[in-house]
Amino acid sequence: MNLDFTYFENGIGRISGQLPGMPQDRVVLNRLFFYVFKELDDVYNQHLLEFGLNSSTFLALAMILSSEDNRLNPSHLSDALIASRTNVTRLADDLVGSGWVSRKPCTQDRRRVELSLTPSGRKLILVVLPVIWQRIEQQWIDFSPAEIAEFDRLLRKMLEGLRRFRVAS
Amino acid sequence: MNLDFTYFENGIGRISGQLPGMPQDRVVLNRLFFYVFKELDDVYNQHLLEFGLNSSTFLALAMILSSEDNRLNPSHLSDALIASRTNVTRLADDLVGSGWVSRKPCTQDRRRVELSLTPSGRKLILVVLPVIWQRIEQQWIDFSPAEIAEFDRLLRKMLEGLRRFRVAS
DNA sequence: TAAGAATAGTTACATTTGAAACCATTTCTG
DNA sequence: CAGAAATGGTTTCAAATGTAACTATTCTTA
Repeated sequence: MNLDFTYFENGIGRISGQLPGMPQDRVVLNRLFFYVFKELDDVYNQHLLEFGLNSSTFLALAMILSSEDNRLNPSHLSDALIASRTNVTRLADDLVGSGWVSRKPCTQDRRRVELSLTPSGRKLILVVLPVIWQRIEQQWIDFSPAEIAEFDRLLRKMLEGLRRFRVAS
Repeated sequence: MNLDFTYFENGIGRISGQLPGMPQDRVVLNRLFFYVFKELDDVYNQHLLEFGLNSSTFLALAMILSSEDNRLNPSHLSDALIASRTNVTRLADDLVGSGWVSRKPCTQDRRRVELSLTPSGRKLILVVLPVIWQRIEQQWIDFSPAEIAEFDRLLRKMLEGLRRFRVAS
C-alpha cells in the first residue's frame, strides 16, 4: 500500500481552486491524521509480530501487568483498549489459549471474571516492554522535550474539540 | 464504548513506577494518538451518515470530483484513500450501485477502468462538501493559525520518524 | 423486600478490510 | 521482437472488529 500523502494534497488543492470556502489547512490536518495513524499502527504491529503479539494482545498484557494484584476484568480492559467487550472476550480467549493469561471467576461479584498473567505471560511482557520502549525512543529521537509536550497539548485539545462536536446520541 | 484516556494513563503510571526505563511521555503520546484517531473517525462517520455516506465513500466522491476531467482509476483512488485495491473495487461497486459513479473501460490502456461522477453523484458531493467544511471549522475553532501550522509540522515530522523506523520488508 | 434497571460477560450475526491468487494487458529487456 | 516482469482490476478466502440479543447477577428504589 502506497502511503504518499501527495495524492490527497493535490486533490484537495484542485477542489480548493474550484470551490470557495474550504478551510484547507484544517482539512489537510484531519486527513494527515489518518495517514500518521495508519503508519503508527502498521509499524508497531510489524515490530510486535516477532514476539507473536499485535497491538491489542501486547496492550492487553501490559494493562494486566499494570493492574493492582495482577487482576483485571474484561470490562476494564475494554475501556483501556477502546475495544468492544465482545472483542475483549475474544482477545481473552486467545491469551488464555496461548497460556499467557488465566481466567478465573470473581468471588465478590459473580458476574465478573478476573484475568491474570500466568508466569509465562508475565515473563513475555517483561521481555517485550523494554524492547518496545527502546524503539519508541528511536521513533521520537528527533523531537525535543518541548516539541513532545506541545504535541501532547495539541492532541488533548483536539480530543476536546472532537468530543464537543459529537452528534448527540 | 468508553473513550476515557485515564484508564490507560493510570496503568502506564503504575508500570513506570515498577519498571525503570519507560519513556513515559512518548508512550503516552503514541497511545493518545489512537484515542484521537478513533474519535475523529467516529465523529465524521456520524456526521456523514445523514447523507448516506461514510468516510470512505465521501472521500472517494471528493477525490473523483477533484480529478482532472472527472475521471479516476481505482488504483489512484486506492492511493488517495490508503485502502487496498480490493477494497476500492468494492467501494466502486457500492458507489456504482448507488448511482453516484459510473465505471467505464479506459481506451488507451485496456487494463484500466475509469470512475466518473454521475450527475447525481456530483450533485451530492457538491452539497455535502460545504456542510462538512463548516463542521471542520467548528471542530478547529479554538485553534489559532499558529497552532494549526505547528500541529501540521509535528504530524509530518512524526510521519517521517515512523517511516525511517519501518521494519525492512 | 420485590420488581425493575443496570452491569458483566458471552454468543450469534454482520460489516469492514486486507492478503494472495488469478487473468488480462502493457512494459521492460536481452 | 519474444519472453519475462510489472501493472490494473477482480475474486476468493481469512482476519479483525462491532451491534444486538441473551443469561446471570447485582444494584436501585418504591
